Parts: sequence; C-alpha cells; structure tokens
Amino acid sequence: MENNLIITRFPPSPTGYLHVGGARTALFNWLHARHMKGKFILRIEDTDRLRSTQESIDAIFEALDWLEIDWDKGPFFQSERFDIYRKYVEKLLDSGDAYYCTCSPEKLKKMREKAMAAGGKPRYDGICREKGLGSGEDAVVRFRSPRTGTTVLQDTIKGNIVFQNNELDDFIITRSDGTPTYNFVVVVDDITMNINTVIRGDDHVMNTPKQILLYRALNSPLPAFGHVPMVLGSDRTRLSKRHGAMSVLAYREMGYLPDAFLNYLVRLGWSYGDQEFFTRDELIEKFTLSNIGQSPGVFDQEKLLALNAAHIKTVPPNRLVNRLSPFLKAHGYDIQPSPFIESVIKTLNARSKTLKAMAESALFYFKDEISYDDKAANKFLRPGVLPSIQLLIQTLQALDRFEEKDLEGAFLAVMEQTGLKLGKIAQPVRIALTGKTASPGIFEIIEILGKDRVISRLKKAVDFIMEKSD
RNA sequence: GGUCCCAUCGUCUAGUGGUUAGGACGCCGGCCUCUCACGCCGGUAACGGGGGUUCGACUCCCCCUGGGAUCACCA
Repeated sequence: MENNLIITRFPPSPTGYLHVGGARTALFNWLHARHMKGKFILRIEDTDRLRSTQESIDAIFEALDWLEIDWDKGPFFQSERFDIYRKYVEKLLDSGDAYYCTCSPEKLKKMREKAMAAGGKPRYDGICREKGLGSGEDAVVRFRSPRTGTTVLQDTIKGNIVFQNNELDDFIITRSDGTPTYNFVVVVDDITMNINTVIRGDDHVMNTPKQILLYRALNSPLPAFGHVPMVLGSDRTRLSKRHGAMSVLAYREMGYLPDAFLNYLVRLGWSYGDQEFFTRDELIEKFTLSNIGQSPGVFDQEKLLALNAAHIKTVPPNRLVNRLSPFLKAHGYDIQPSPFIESVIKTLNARSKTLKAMAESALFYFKDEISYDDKAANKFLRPGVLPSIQLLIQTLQALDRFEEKDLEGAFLAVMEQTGLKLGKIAQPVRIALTGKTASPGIFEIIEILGKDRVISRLKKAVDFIMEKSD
C-alpha cells in the first residue's frame, strides 16, 4: 500500500549543537523525501543518558528551524522507547541470535591489548558464545555474528561493498545496565518506523554490515543505504572545531541566509551539471541521490560567502527585512517592515556578503549623528570644498521634490556653477552623509535620507570644516 | 596495524573511450563608474605515478602512492 512512499530520517544524538556535517545529512534526507514526495522523520538518539542534554536538543531544534528543515513525524526520543528495544532483544535471545556474556570490561580490555600485541585484531573472542548463560547482574547481551561468509552492502551512492563476516565480532546490543546500544536501536527504530531509505555519513559504512545482520536476524527487509562522502577541513582531515565554525547556528550569527547555507552544503558533494545557484524549491525539484559524488569535499568558507552574497542579491528586499532586523537590533535599532527599510536594503544588497555586514553598512541611514572616518575627513572635508557644499545646500533647499532625477539636476547645476566634476563634489558629500568614503550611490542615499537629514548633515560638515580651519 | 572508501585546476565540481578537458569560488587584468560594490569581458590554473585493455584512454582493469573513515558496555 505504501510501497512507493519514501521514508527517510535524520537521527542526531543530542550531545552537542547541530554541526555542519549533521546539517548536510539532514539536508540530503530532507531533500530526498521532499523530492520523492515522501516522509521525513526526526529521531533523537539519546540512549547515552550521560552525554545527552536538553540544551543540545533545543539547539538542534533551533538549528533545524533556522534552516527551515521540517519533519513529518517525530521527534521521537529513543529514551522513551526502551520497552520496544527490550522486546526485540528478547526475540533475538529466543531465536539464539543473541546471548548473554559476563566478561568484565577489564577482561575485555586486556583481551584487546593482548590481541593487538600479537598483531591480531582487537576483537571479542566469543568466550561466552556457547556458554548458554542466563541474565545476571553484570551480564551484557551480545549479537551472535556469523563467523564465515560475507555480507554485502548495496550502497545507493557507493555501489557494492563486500565485508568478510569474520571481520565482525559479537558486538554488544544491551549493556550491563540494561540499556541498548546504538547499532541495535538504530535497526529497531528504522524497522518499526518503516524507514526505507537511510542516507548518512561515510563514517557509518563500517556499522552497516552489523546492522544488515541485525535486519536479517529480525527478519526484516533492508532499507536502501546511501553513504555520503565526508566534509573535510582545509587540511583535508575530518571537519572539526579547529577548522572554524562548526555549529550551524554560528552561521546564522555571522549573517548567512539559510537558503545560501543549504545551497552551499548541498553543492559540497552533489551537483547538477554546471549549476551553482539554487533556490530551495529548485533544490527540491532537482535533487537526486544519483548525483551525489563519491569523494569527500573540503569546506570552503570563501565559496560559501560568495553564494551568500548571491542569495542576498537575489532575494526580494521585502523578504530580507526580517532577516536583517536582528543585526540592526544588535546596534540598537529596532526596525519594522516599511518602504523605507526596503529601499535601504535595495541600496545595499549588491554590496553585502552577509546580513551582518549589510547592517553595518546601513548604520548611517539610522544614526542621529554621523561621525567621520578620520582619514576620509582629512582628505575630503577641506576648506576648498566649502563653496560647492554651500551651493549644494542652497540648491537642495530650493527643491520641491527629492527624487533621484531632481537630485541629479541639482548636482548638475552645482557642477556648472563651480566647474567641478561630479566626483569632486560627490566625495565630500558622501563623507558628510555617511562618514565614509564608500557607500551606495550618492543620489539614492540622498533620496532615502530625505531633505531634512541631508541638509542638516551637510551643514554639520560645513561647521566641521570651518572649525577645523580656524 | 586490520578492514573499508576515495583520487580532474589551490577549493567545489562537469565529464561516463575520440572534448581546444567545461563551469563556479579565489586570484590577476580590462570595461562600466560619483566612491565602494554589482555587472560585463578576458586571463591564470587540473586529469597523482606505473603497468595493462583498446585503433584510441581523464574515462575500463591491476599495482603503487597519497588522503580519509572505522576498529567501545559513544552515537
């Protein structure tokens, strides 16, 4: 009945924030589900009671929320499913696919060290395998792995991978405190949640044969597995904190657009011909597992930045207002959606690589008092420019309308009367209005600032020059 | 070390036996211009090495090298 319905999942463990790699895994699963019109499930893997925290859970939700990756079912918490796991352990115990083991951790450790010293593999040797032990105080439950033959992983992304069963040992599925372990709960959850497509990082490849064996022992059909290549740092080792920001939310703080971030992440390992820029909808439309590459990729901040700039440029200004406002608020300006803020954004969106930078560039629009950049003032606010500025003040004051066309005319008039080129007049005016040598076009900022503020800022510049030359 | 995976410009990648090996980021020029950007035009730069297979290999096979992953009562 639901045979064709793709069901994917994202199963983070709440032992820290959502990091870049996790976000990419979530994205791939989400995109695949959305593209296939399937379901996407969120599952919190919190069986490690010691390392799991509520803060991490909240941080993961917040990050997914920012990325606008939504789920159809869940979140499920493994910590609430222990009864289910127990039932499945019983099944395995009954069928003889699992057994109790009473070897102590110390003993196991010695066993491994000895094996290593002898040049062998650090594996459990299966002493309790045939002992027929019952549940006891410190007993763990182990899975009885086949000792011969092979297990084949038919990977959607990587192709067939063959594992020798004798490389696998009898791994623990229930700890001595009665809690189940990862490989086991993943399989039970994926079976009971009808997950039929598992997309995850390459680092899980080695777990997969164990899980396949578990599926078989539990008589369940295998999901499609797809292992995506890792994300590496600039030194080509696995991405970690020392490569820079790992937390997804850090990118929000730096002023990235979620769509740009997603666009970058998906292109790191997936491609669609020559296309680099994708909107969210395009991604859903065009994403397929078959276009995921095989090789790991280096996370490149520069390219992410460029993509962010491209998205900022493309998003309609009115949709940027709410994204920008937190960054303005950080400077003390509480803005509301308005035609004014939209025009402000229009002058800045081609000039800003991040929202944070955009907010900083926009500050002059909001300030009551402009403070001049020292070098800029020294160079451009000199006595020589006084006549043209004063003339400009007069001309502007006489203007009824204050639109770009009118302003151009005003400047033209001043140019004619002073014999100066536009650049000679515009630069001092720019400093007077913004305090800096770089800004949006002089006419657009004058129009947006409006007559009163422009005149008063120009007058202030005149005062500044006169004071200085005294 | 065992096992597994990977290998095209500095980086992300397109390429699926015959291409001047394409695009993007970065970098370097130029144009545009009221500054800074944007945009546009141009340039720089790659098939790790060795064997095969083939009329012909970036493409297929093997070996080497290099890189990565994984070997828990973590997930």
